[in-house]
Amino acid sequence: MTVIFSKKCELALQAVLYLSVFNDETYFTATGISKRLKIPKDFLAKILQSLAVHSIVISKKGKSGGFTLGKPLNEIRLIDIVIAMDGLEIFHKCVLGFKGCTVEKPCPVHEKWGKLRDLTYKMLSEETLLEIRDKSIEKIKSIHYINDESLALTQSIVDRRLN
Amino acid sequence: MTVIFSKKCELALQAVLYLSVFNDETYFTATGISKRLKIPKDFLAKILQSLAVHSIVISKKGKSGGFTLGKPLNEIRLIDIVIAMDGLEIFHKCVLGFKGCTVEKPCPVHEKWGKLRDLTYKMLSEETLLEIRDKSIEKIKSIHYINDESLALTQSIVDRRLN
DNA sequence: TTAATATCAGATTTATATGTCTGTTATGAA
DNA sequence: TTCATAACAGACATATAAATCTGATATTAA
Repeated sequence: MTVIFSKKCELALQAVLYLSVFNDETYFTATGISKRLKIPKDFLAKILQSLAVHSIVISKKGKSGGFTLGKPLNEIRLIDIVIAMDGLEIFHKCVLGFKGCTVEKPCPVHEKWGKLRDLTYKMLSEETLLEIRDKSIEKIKSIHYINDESLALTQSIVDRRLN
Repeated sequence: MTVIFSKKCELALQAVLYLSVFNDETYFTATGISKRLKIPKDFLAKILQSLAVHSIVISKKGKSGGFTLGKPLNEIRLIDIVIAMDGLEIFHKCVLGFKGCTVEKPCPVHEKWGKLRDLTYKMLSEETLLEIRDKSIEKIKSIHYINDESLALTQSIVDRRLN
């Protein structure tokens, strides 16, 4: 079980954070990203496609193709990825699952969860990829590549940029 | 999709809140509870069985059997139900899904989510069913029975207690 | 121009969560 | 004692999410 986001959303967030580390027009392949993040390649490919539809990333077909961020770092927030993948449901639904949970007919934790939910939204929306970039770099650096001859060159380029 | 808890957990919380409203040794049937809460009977039956295993409710077989709370109201907290149904995973796992998310290798929202996660835990554990009982009563009252001849008597008894 | 490469589109499979069904067992009321 | 009732146990079915596969299309380096 995931914490609050779907697996799809979690991996989308990871992939976008990965791209934010480089912040240039280089196109990174689904395969390369999946190896670095150690996540299923085909699943990630679908997710990146979906992110492309939402203009969060830009895709390029063919040789030397791949994915790159669709906007400047300061124009992408984590909440944008969450909304694209999971929608806004989790910010509207009752945490206890009651159907008609409103201010008039509140559940026993309506108010308390309301505050926590708003703080969660704030956490995801008050900063852009630019402000959290240093933290993203450190995190991505801490994830070691799966060793792979064919990616050796790419890896060295990536590592050089990361260090 | 649910907010943070599984459907099983949501329905368990609702059922326990329902029982907390009456706070006596009356045994309520799975069928009766499901009609009041408008949730699938057989699924709820399974959930109540599971709650019985965890001593959160007590079950009684046969005629005039059913389920009642296993402890006094002031000894049951919402977190007890959550742990019984979903475990503690959501309070330990990285909200972005990163595998090794620790203080040493934190994800970009590690600290912020840590605070929100702790506040969520606090919300579920600092009060017992006794303290939230008034709110529970109001909420259960706001849910109308599915009309059913065979439950008319039971319903009137319940409503009398609720009013 | 050709070959290699990478996304794209959609179908398919697998895993997990959710929900249902059936026969059995225990209980209490008539 | 008999009968109706309700939980119980485990199998079964369905829905959704997660993951994989295949052929088509676009791109570019050689």
